[in-house]
Parts: sequence; C-alpha cells; structure tokens
Amino acid sequence: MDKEKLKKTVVFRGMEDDELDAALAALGAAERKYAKDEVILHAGSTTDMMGLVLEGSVRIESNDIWGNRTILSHIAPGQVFAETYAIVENAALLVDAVANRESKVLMLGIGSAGILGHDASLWRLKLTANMLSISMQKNLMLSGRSFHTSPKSIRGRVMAYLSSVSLQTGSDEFDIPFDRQQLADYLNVERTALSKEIGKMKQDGMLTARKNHFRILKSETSL
Amino acid sequence: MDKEKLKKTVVFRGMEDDELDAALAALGAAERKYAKDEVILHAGSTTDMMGLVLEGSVRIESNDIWGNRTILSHIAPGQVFAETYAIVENAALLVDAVANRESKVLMLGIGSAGILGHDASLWRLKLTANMLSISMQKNLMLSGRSFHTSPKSIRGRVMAYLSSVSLQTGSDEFDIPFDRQQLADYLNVERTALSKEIGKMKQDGMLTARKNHFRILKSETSL
DNA sequence: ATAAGTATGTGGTTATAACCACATTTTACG
DNA sequence: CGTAAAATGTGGTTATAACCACATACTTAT
Repeated sequence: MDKEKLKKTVVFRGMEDDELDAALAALGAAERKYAKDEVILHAGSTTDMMGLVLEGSVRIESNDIWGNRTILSHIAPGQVFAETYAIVENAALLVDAVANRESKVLMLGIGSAGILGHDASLWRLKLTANMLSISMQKNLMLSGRSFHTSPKSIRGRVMAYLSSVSLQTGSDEFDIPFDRQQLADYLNVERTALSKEIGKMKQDGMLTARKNHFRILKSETSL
Repeated sequence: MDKEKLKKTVVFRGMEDDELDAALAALGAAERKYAKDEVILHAGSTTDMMGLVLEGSVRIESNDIWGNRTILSHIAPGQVFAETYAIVENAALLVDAVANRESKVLMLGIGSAGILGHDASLWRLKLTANMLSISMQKNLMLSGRSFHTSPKSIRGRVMAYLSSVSLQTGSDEFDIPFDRQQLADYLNVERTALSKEIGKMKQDGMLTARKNHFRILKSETSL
C-alpha cells in the first residue's frame, strides 16, 4: 500500500507519516481485492467500514424489488464510498457497491468507535475534519440538485438553476458548465423539451441564451 | 446563554463544561437578536459562521431572480443552519436565512481556521465529530430523496421509495411514515395522481396497499 | 474549403401527470 | 353510536413534457 498516494487522498490529506500509520492501524485498514462484478457491500446490510478505492473502480447501483437496475455513480481511485452508512449508525445501505472490474479497495473501520470516543490525537482530528469536508461538499451538491429539480415544470427548474449560477457568479451574465444534453440530464428533463422551453423563455423576454452562455433579463414587473 | 441547554444540542453534545467554554471562546460565539423577518444571512454572500437557533425560529428561503419565493425549511431551537456554507470555502449561499419571528441565534465561527488547523484539543475533536454526524445524517436524507424523486414517472418514484423502505425494514410488508398527501409531497407529485397510480399498481399485481400499510408482491417474471 | 460529425432547435404526436369536482371511506369525538 | 371532518379514491379535462423524426447550426479535421 503506497503511503505517498494515500497521503494525497481526500481521506488522509494533511497527515504526516506517523499519523497515517496510527490512523491505518486504529481503523483496521485492510486491503482487499475484488473480481469484476463482485459485490463489495450489499444493499440492505449495514456497515461500519467505508471503502477507499486504490485501483480499478467501484460502481454504486440500485436494484429495486421488481428487478430494475439503476447505476448511480462510479467511484475512481482515491475516492471513497459508503462513508455515510459507515458513520450513521444502523443505516441500511440502499444500494450495492460493486467492483466495476478487478479492483483493490482499502476498507476502513470508521464506524462508531472508529472516529470519535477516544484520545484527541492529531490524526483523529485531521481524519474527522477531512471526512467532514467530504461530507459537506457532497451535501452542497445534493442540496443544490434537489433544489434545482424540485419545481415540476421545466421552466421552474431552469429558473431555479440559473438563479443559483447567477448568485454564485454574482452576475446576471455567465457561462454554465453544461451543454444542453448535460443540463437536461442534471435537471432531469428531456433535451428537446429543454431546448423548446429555453426558446419560449427567450420569447417571453426572460433571458438570452447562446450555447452555454446565458444572460438574465429582469422584467420591469418584477421590481 | 444557558450552558446546560447548549450541551444538549447536536453541536455541543458530549462536551464537558470546560470543553464547552473553550469551544465557545475559540469559535467567537456571539449571541444575536433578530427581529421578525430580519435577514440573518443573505443569498449570494459567503459566511464562515453557522447559526445555532436559541429561541424563536429561522426559515430558509430562496428568492429567484424573477422574484419567486420558495420556503425550503424551518430551523427550530437547538438546530443549526448555514453550517455547510460556513465550512465549504467560497461557497456562496443560494438561500436567505430569515428570522421567522423575533429570535435569538448563537453565531459560531466554524469556518476555515475555526475547526481544523490547530491543537488536538478534545473539544475540537468532539465538535468536528458532531458536525460530521449532522452532515452525514442530512446527507443520507438528501441522497434518499434525490434517489426517490429522480424517476420521471410516478410509478418509478413509488417503486424507488418502497424499495428503500423494504430494504430498511428488511421485509416486503411494512408501514410507511407518510399519509397520501405527505407521500405525494415527498415524491414531488400530485396527490390524486399518486392515488390513481397506486391503484393501477394494485391492479397490475405489484403490491397491496391500505392506508400507510404496504406489501410488495414480486411477480414470477422478475426472478 | 468541404465533408463529417456533433450539438442544438423545431414540428407533430402521444403519454402522462396536473388539475378540478366530487364520491366514498375512514377517523375523531361529542 | 352518529355525525362532522378528514383522508382517500375516481372520472373527466387540460396542460405539459416525453418522444420521434428531422432540420439547422456549429465544430473539427483533412
């Protein structure tokens, strides 16, 4: 297990060699190999360990009761999975974690005893802070997406999304990081329907748009 | 500021008196009063402080560029707000935090310097772990909701939701914590349309449902 | 400069869910 | 109980978005 690589991951970022050693020992770090399509963590079970992908890749997928499969995300080397389930007690996994191809994963016991409870060592503080950072970042993405997809109409979603970008950039003119297809996927709508709606919004004088460049037009009535 | 009450909040849970004192001092804890409808944190700005509601209540609302307001949540005493924005650097608030009525709020500087960086004191570790717990819990809710509302059809959403509950309870027969209206709101669909769809799913032999009690029927074809 | 490929927009059709008005069932409680 | 109130279900209509087929614009490579 390559320590230099580990020290660059989101989990162990900022640690010194001795801290890393202590952390790995305390967390019962165990390197495991999985064959392609081998299930690492099963939906419905609980875990006090999270996974850190070392090599290969892990996919998170859902298989509902009636047999429909949805792939939710891919975890690349250096990234973690199942961290939420490991830390929140008694939370059953709603998804499977499956090796996408032959993969090496470092399993880390951060559950209950793992993170809190004991001494105030520096490695523990750093680890917890790193996990906090991971979690909050994810949180920000999730709540943003939730907010942008909660309006029922396409127009509502576009407005919610563009408002956010406008706030982030502090301007009413900006580029978005999506092309039409990606924006449609993000907003959970169909591409051509999105194109149509953006067209209508132009006609209604709400905005101008050309490719991924948008300008918001506030109508006089909204003052 | 009542220390006993603070020690019961999600933020300071598990701290001893002296740890609480140290924490409050290091975070520059400042009690502030807000009048009804006074804006505590403005959308578009950044903050390195989170709020802990002591008295009254705070609402999180969004006002988009075209003037549409959406109330997203209410924060009760003992609960926190803006914690994500405080910790994730340079993240502009997408929402306003507004006093719902005359309220007392404890502002806590947990940003950048606030939480990591320094000594490995016990209070810092506990605080960070508490924040981690808050964040992960929220995370779990958000990703669940996102997953349950991402299918485009009502049927898809119902299936995703019921699958999750079934996994959590480990059974194909269970009660859900929502009545029809609440489930409709949660899944972001219209109540009567939901009732209809559940009716169709019964006809199709996918499930039986009576009020908030459901039983999943796996058809032979899905083996 | 042209052709090929990709991204975006548009018209028409269909499926679906919102919406409205009301019937029926269930629950609460005097 | 028995009645009022609340929750749930149903039929019919309309609005909306998905879907399909294709036109147009823009990009890239040769």
